[in-house]
Order: sequence, then structure tokens, then C-alpha cells
Amino acid sequence: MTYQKNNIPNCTKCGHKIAGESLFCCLNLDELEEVGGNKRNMSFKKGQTIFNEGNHPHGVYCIHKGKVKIHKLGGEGKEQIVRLAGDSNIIGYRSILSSETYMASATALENTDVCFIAKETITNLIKSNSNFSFSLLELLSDDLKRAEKKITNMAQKHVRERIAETILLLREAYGFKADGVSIDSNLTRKEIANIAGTTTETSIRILSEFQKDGIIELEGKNIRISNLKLLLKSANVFD
Amino acid sequence: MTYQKNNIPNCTKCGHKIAGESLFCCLNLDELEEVGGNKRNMSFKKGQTIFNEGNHPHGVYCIHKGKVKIHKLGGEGKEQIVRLAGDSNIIGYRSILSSETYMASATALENTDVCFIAKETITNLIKSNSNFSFSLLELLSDDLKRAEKKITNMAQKHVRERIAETILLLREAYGFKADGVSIDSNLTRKEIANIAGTTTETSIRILSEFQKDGIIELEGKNIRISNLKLLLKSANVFD
DNA sequence: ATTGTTATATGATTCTAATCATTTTGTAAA
DNA sequence: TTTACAAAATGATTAGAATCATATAACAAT
Repeated sequence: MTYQKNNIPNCTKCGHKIAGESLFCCLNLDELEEVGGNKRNMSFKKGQTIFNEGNHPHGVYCIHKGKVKIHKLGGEGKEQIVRLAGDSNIIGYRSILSSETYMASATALENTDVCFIAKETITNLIKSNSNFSFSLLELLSDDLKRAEKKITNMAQKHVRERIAETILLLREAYGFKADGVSIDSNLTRKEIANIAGTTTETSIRILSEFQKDGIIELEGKNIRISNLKLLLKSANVFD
Repeated sequence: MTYQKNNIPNCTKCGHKIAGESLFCCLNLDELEEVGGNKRNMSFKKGQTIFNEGNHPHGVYCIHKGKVKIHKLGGEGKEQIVRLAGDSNIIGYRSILSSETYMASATALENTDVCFIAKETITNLIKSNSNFSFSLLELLSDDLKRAEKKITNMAQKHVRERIAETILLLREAYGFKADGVSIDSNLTRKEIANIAGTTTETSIRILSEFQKDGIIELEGKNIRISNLKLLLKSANVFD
């Protein structure tokens, strides 16, 4: 049994349309009821930790509204941001699939509302609904593809190219603000560096360079793309 | 229904004990029969391509005996090795789960025997056996964990540490030869560089350094670990 | 408003690793 | 065995980015 696009059932507890989110789009009404009845609403203020590297996972988090960074600690205690998540993304699923502690932390980049869905609910869905399994497999597959692409970039590209790619990643993950050109994120230069794999100073310098070159415009944490073609060229991406 | 450890059924077509391989360990006899009946044996000589980045996938490959590198092309045409696979590993599953072309190529590092299992067989198993889905999810999850760890290392570690890590990776992936200290792989210095994300010259130099420092012994492509403790220290790994 | 703290900016210097150049060794083919 | 080609080794030079050092701006807390 399925549902009409214009009649997506609301979650019984909070009213968020979880069915609209990619991972849950294949559930039938009973299953939606089950998920909806068991989820828990949570809110995190900017800077708060949603889950922590090394801790034991008890479920997944669906981001209803907000922005989250997934980050790991490197050898010298330096942060590496490995993924960015936003509205309707699901985080924390990797760790519940292998029976391990979180391999990364999740921190809210702005005030963020999430729904917590217990591990058992997810494993029950995998057992009962193979379409759900397919969705999860696709999600992981896509993450892995991106990760292996990033490994290649980290290994072969210069910092300038990686910073350009980071701007493109931000655009892809969070899109634009109302003006249609400002990227809808407010990361610090340090966080941009921690995505691109460089130092804060270098990220500051290269962002200024991009501004001088007419590629972007900076205003505090706001980044406007003024010449996408040049930005793509700077990132050295063709695909 | 399950089977006894000492009575793993052989594949009907080739006699390889596919049931002994992690991914297929949860299948019942009927399913094993189904998989066994539909798989195809293939052999690849050293240097031959098993599948190619950009091509359409039609199934997965189980490595019965041999060694395979999974590699991507970077911007300037430079190879980046993203994974290593050996006996009883399965390759090519990522691309059939998202409906995409291969994002990497697979090349035999030595003469390699594989079983090809068609996409339909895999998707049928996902549909019918949730334990199989769990196995696949675990596999992907583990790959993703490693990939994100590698991103962090590429971003934060020096080449010397990355080369040390590469030696440890080879040990993990392929183990030791009969002598118990020589790593059972015969990668070129260039391939080692393409795993570690550096140039051939640098990988040569650093391997020599390690030898001078009494960490490893080199003899052609053979690498013996003479001081594991120092090697671990050079890699700067604690976990 | 004042203070403390974090983020941004920029210059100077150092260092790691890439690049370039050449030689030697090893290996496969004729 | 000779020839050819790829792999390994090593030195010299350059370039990219990290590190170190301050200065200023933005922001939060009291």
C-alpha cells in the first residue's frame, strides 16, 4: 500500500512529514504510524552536540529543520569535517548498521530540530520492508561514493582547488539564501578550512584571493558566488 | 535453516565455498543453490581490468583467489587507489546499489579468480533475506568508516605517516607471506604512492628512510616489517 | 561601556614535498 | 644476448602551504 503525493500522512507525534523524506518515502501507512509513534522530538541550539565520536548509538536523527556538521578528530586533536547535513537529511545511521560506536561527532551549525528514531525501529524496518533496505543501501552507497571522491581530491588537488570545491559543496548541501546568490550557510573560515583540509590562515587567504579575482564576494560569513563559471574552473571539476 | 560450520555447501557450479564468505554466510541452502547456480567463473591475469570507471555494472565479483586494486582517476589523470581487495572479498557492489556507473576501476594485482554474480541475484537476495541486507549494510558501513578515516588522514597527516599507514593497510588487507614478516603483496613504489597520496619519488625515499631507521626491510617489491612498534609510531595511530 | 574572547586579516619565515633531472637496476621481449 | 622499457634510486631545485607572529575587527558577557 502506498499514499498519494498530496496526502502524505503527518507524523502522529509531531506533524513533521517524515514520509516526504527520502529514506521513509517507501513506507506504508502502518509503518509510518509505527515510526511516527516511536520517534522523539529534540532541539539543539547552535554549537550543541547531537552525538559524540566514541559514544554508543541508540538510533538515528532526522533533521527536520537546521544544519549539522559531521566531524572527526584527527591525530593532533584537529577537527576534520567529513559531511554536512541539512533539512530532511538523516544522520547517525552509519554507526547503528555496524555495531560500533560513532566514528564521528555531529554538531548543530544553527538551531536545529530533529526527530530521534530508535535503533529498533530502523532494524525492524530493514527486516520487514526491503524497499527501506534499498533506500538505506542507496544512501550509504552515495556517501561512500562522495567519500572516495574526496579522498582522491585530498590526495591530488591543491588547496585553492579544494577551497573552491568546498564552496560548491556548501552550495549543494545548503543552497542559496533568498537573494539567490548568497550561500545559505554561516561557517567560520576555520570550519571551511576543516572541510577543505587546510589551515585557517590559508582558507582566509584563498577566500580573499577568490574575492580579488571576482569569483566570490565576502561579507562576514556570507559568501556570494559572483562568477560560478570561474569558481568551477578554480575547483577543476568537469563532472 | 542454517548449516554446520564444518559442512559448508560448495557452490554447485565451481566448488568455491561461497558460504564461507562474509556476505553470503547468512543464506539458507535454497538461496545458496540459487546463487551458486547463477554465478559465473572468471579469471583475470595480473594487470587486467575487472571493471572500468564509467561503465555500467551488471553484477558483483567475489574474489575467490587473488588481489585487486580499486582505483579512481584524478583530475590530471593520476591514479588514486581507494581500496584493496583480496581472497573472499566482494567488489563492485557499491555501484549496483545506487543505479549508477562504476565510480572506480578494478584491476588485478596478480592472477585472480573471481565469481561473477548477476545484479538480479543480489537484488533478489535483498528482497527475500533481510539478514543479507544487514550484511551488505555492514559492508558498506565499514567501507564508509574507513573512507572517512582516510579523508581525515589525508587532510592532517604528513606523507611519512601516510606511507607508514599504507604499509599497515597492506598488512591488514593481505597479511603475511609464509615467513610471517613479509607482507603478502607486490605493489610497485608508484602504487604505494597512489594509495598514500604522494609521488613515486617521495614514496621511494620514505620507504628507504624506514629501512635506514630499522622499521622495515626492502628487497625488491618485498617489504618485511622488522619493527612493528616503530612502524605504528611512525603512522601515528593509537586506535 | 568595558572587558575578554574568538574570528578575521596579513606579513614574514620555515619546511615539507613536488618537480625536474639523471643514473642504475631490473625485467620482458625480440 | 641484445635491446627496450619500466621501476627504483638519488640529487638539486622550486613551489606550495604550514607555521609563527601580530594586528584589527566582531561579538558576547559582565
